[in-house]
Amino acid sequence: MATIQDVAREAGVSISTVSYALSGKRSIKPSTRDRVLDAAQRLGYLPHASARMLAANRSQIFAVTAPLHNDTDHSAHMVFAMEVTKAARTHGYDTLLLVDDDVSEGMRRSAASSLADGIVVLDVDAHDPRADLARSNNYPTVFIGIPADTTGLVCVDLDFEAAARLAIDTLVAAGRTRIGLVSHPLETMRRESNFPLRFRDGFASHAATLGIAAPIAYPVEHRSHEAVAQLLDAQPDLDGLVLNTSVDVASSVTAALAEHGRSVPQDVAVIAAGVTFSTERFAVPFDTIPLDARVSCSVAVDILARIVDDNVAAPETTLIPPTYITRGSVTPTGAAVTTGT
Amino acid sequence: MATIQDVAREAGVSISTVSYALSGKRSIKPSTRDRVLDAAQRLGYLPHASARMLAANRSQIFAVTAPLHNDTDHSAHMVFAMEVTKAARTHGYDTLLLVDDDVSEGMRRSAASSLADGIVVLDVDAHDPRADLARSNNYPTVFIGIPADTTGLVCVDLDFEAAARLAIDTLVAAGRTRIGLVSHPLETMRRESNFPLRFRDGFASHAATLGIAAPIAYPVEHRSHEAVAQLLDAQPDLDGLVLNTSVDVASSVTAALAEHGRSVPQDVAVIAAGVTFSTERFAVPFDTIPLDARVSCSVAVDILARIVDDNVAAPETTLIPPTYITRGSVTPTGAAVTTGT
DNA sequence: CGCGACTTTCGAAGCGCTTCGACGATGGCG
DNA sequence: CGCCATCGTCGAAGCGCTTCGAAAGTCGCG
Repeated sequence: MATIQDVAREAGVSISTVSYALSGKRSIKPSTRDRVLDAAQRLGYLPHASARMLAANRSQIFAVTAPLHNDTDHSAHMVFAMEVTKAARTHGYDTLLLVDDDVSEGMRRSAASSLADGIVVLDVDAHDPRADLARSNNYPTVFIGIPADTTGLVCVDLDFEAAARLAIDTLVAAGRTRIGLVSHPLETMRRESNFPLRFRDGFASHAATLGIAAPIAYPVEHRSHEAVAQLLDAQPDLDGLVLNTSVDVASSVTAALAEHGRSVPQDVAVIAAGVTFSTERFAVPFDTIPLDARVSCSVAVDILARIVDDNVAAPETTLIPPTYITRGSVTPTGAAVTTGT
Repeated sequence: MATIQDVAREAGVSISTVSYALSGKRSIKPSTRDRVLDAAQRLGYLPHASARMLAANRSQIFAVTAPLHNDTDHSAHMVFAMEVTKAARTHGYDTLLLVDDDVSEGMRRSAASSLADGIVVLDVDAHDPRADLARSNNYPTVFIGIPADTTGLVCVDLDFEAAARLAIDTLVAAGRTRIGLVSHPLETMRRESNFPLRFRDGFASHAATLGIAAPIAYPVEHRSHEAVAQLLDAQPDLDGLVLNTSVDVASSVTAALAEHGRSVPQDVAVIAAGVTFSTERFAVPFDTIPLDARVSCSVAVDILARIVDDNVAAPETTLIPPTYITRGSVTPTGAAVTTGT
């Protein structure tokens, strides 16, 4: 590989001139600069990454940490990792994937060895050890997800409470007031994985505010059957259903409702909210309030890049307002069936 | 952050002694070594990554490159990226994610700047530009997937031809000889994404060898309905079905068959082969010949680590023999139904 | 008692780059 | 015509580490 030395020789200048010509940090006579650029081009020169890192004290690398719980869907997290990576590239950063079993280990390692200039934290628990770590080591860190105590942290996430409210309000506006929620497995809730809790609590409190009884079911082993039965038990005339759950559960909800003689959307209007998957390919696609990985990740990375590049203090918590995608699974009560079969 | 200087001072030795004590590349008197280790521990010393990289000419980083086609399932690839990352850690490597739109760009960049010591190539097309790149730059590279021309390349993958044969043989052994294949969308096949082709060709040729007529269907927009209808059209007394397709298609196959009055496994035995997803949560789980990301990735990373660490020449192509998981979707023809409902 | 062989540690060079201070050349102005 | 500011370039220091060669110390054996 060509070094800056080679370029300097080829262009007949000193290495500092090459450096400045390429970085633009000092003005270089245009004719000289062109000669340098030419030489670099000819030699296929690219600065040696480690040398540049060492001298500039910058790696141009962001790390991404994602723990590997057994009850979570890795592929969903990996989509976030990918979106972080894409966003990072637009800022000139590469992305290092940390998937250690011990969540904090990789974070500590990457910070202590200056491997990465900053870190994006995925799949945040309410009491995530990485929150304390971030507070104690003042290493540029952005959380995608919101731990219980956010003091001193920079967090980004969909506004799940608002999403829950939006789901309820939309159903209510369609005349659907007997609403149920299919949430996540209790196993997940118990780990206090943060957003299922926030969504559920937002759901419960908004329903309470509106004076609506709103039962909540926690599916077991990603099956919707019992969860739906449970909700119908609590609310026999259920006419609205909110899904903040896994793709396996959501994809089988229509069938589960059918077993009880209810159709979507005629009998029960359905909204999937705060979910990463698409319902487009479901037999009956659902209206969706998406948890859009691209949006969350690009906001998070923008913030991280600003912290690292511009050394600015960051906003504490950024909540991303929910958006609503209509797919026809919510119709006014008693509306005529317009969708052909 | 503590530097090697600090550790040297703290332990009362020179920095070279610290370096050797930590790396073990020269013998150090045990008492001295302990003092050094102690000091390092106390100071929470971790070598500065870039400095180590520069001096050792090794980054201890592997890159992973995955292109982003629109018709492929990102989350499936990301699982591979994750498995590569986990495997890499066991060899002391971290993993850099390259997801550039221009597939070759990241590869070129990471090679030219010595960012990574080697690279794992995912989602390989038959005529992948990265194959030529790898041939031309002799940068340690391992492909997970098999391009058309493998000369000079190191490739690892499931033996899809063998998987296809195993699927057919298993069905035949169960007395199922009127077999169909649901493959991938034509869009994918046209891009010559390599394994769908290899599976299909292995399927077709083995069926021909056995003298079995074996229709093949290519689903459109990830729906199984038409594909199943097509197969039943070509083979009205279909009694065996092989699925080498997407999760969306596979998960709706049972329903599609039911529409035609066929039940699984009584009327039609089903095997999912060469797939990354699990059918465990399907209404009727399918026997599976898995494409196990963990296996492929750990084999690939082992090879890459040996190339980089031990500087050994690598085997050209490693085909991983298929394994078979029984889930009850294949029963002998006319067998009594034993599975309770 | 002296010499060679080994053990243990140290000093210094150098990896390829960035960046600071400085130096010569150029030009405007009094 | 001479002085100072400005432009363009260069040399050298240094980032934190690895690694080579060699120095100092230790031991055994003739």
